[in-house]
Amino acid sequence: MTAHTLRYYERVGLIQPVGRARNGHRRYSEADEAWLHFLHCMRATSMPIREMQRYAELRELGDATSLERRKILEDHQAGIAGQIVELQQAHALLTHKIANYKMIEERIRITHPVVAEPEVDCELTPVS
Amino acid sequence: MTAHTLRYYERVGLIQPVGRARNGHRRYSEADEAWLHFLHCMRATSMPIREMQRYAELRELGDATSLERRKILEDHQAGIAGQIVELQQAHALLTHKIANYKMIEERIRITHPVVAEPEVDCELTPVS
DNA sequence: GCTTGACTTCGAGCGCGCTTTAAGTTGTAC
DNA sequence: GTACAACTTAAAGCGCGCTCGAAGTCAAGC
Repeated sequence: MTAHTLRYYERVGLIQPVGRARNGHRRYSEADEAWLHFLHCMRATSMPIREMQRYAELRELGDATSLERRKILEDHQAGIAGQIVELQQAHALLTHKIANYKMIEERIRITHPVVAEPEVDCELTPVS
Repeated sequence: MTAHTLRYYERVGLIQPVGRARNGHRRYSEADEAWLHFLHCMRATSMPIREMQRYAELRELGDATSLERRKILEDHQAGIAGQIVELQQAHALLTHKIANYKMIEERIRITHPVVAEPEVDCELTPVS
């Protein structure tokens, strides 16, 4: 996560204005880091920024929004489950295709065998 | 997959110019459909268009490109495996967070119980 | 004959999520 | 004191993958 990305997340309201050192530089607390880690996980699993904004907004409002926030997470979790299935299917498909390529390569290897080059001076110069 | 997307894929070389009916309309053969299905699977698992273009290009060149094509697929499969792990981790994280929200909601339910409204005319009107 | 609708081409437009640029301030090392 | 690096701001730019719009052609149905 680059500094630029952190600025961006702050700009769009994914993170609240964070603490500053005396010189004005940002100082991220452990709580900030935990929240950023969570954001990172959600992004890495394709949650749209908009949805993360909505979640962050509710989070600011406190426990009363628990239900709605839970719903967001449950929906996203269901999405993740679907993604996993798709990925597993693609993985299986690729296993098949890769096996097929290996067969093709084997066929080529048999049809056009690599003839050994005459290796006249082979082993005449010992490795020191 | 919309018609627009099919045109786009043809434009960028992911599919070869496809057969046409007498009126000029495209007719997709079963082979076309199989290829499109494959493209769809790769896209659904985040293979970039560029890489699909490279693969399609090699495919046009025939069996001699088998090795390189296999490498592309193997790399992508490895990427998929990584994605699956990330998704599973996020799924687990969400399970925890969701459980936590349920606890919070339970706490609220106990602290602010919903007082039963007086239900005076309850059951006086039988359901027909 | 005329409308409707599904296709055709080509080019422009767009939403997302950053990413880069430019210009300015501050603290540290030599 | 002065170079340098690391931060600051605000705004503009960009790559990706579509997505849409405009204008035209064709075939079928009323």
